[in-house]
Amino acid sequence: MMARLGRDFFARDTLTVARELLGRRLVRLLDGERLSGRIVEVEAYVGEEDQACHARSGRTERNASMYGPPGCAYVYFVYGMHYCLNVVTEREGLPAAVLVRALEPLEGVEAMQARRGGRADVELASGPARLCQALAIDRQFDGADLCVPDVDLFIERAAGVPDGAVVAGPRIGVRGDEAALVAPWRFYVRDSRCLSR
DNA sequence: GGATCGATCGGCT
DNA sequence: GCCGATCGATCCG
Repeated sequence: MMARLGRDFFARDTLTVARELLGRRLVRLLDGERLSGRIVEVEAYVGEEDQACHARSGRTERNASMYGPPGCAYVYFVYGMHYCLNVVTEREGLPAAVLVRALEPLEGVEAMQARRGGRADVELASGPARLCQALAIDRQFDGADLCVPDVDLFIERAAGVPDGAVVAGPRIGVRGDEAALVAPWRFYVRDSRCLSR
């Protein structure tokens, strides 16, 4: 069986973790079945100085998980209907995380389709809220530790993506100051069919 | 206590 | 391309 990524992987510089998460496999155990996908798009959010980061106004109940230990999930609710999944990075006390924005479905495609209104596989997880719907990720996972064996959500070691296939660009849908708007902190796999937007 | 708006999505023009 | 859905967190008074 493949190895669940450990805390050491996440306890590093957020941009490094974001870049290296490309190609890894996000796995959700649901009703005895594996639902999984290859991570093809992510974004980094780093610290209270990052005006696009949810921690820009300091610690609140909503964003508390971002201040927690690396390797834990930060799941938030937006637009009154959607959930998005982040993985916390760096050291405890520093609010930073990587938003998982898109997956290429690998296992449990039928189960994902059932949760996504029967859509084609390219539309199952090609967006941060879509992948949460496909993998049944909601606030129950906010603060969950993805590095311990009994949690039904984790990231597995898998082949990485060569530098030549990685594109970096500005983050999607963010507001904030000029620095936040232009920071090339979105990373995605060039030519993937499952990117967001 | 009330107003505003969001790290989105899907349907419609 | 644009707009409505839908609600909780945050901010202002």
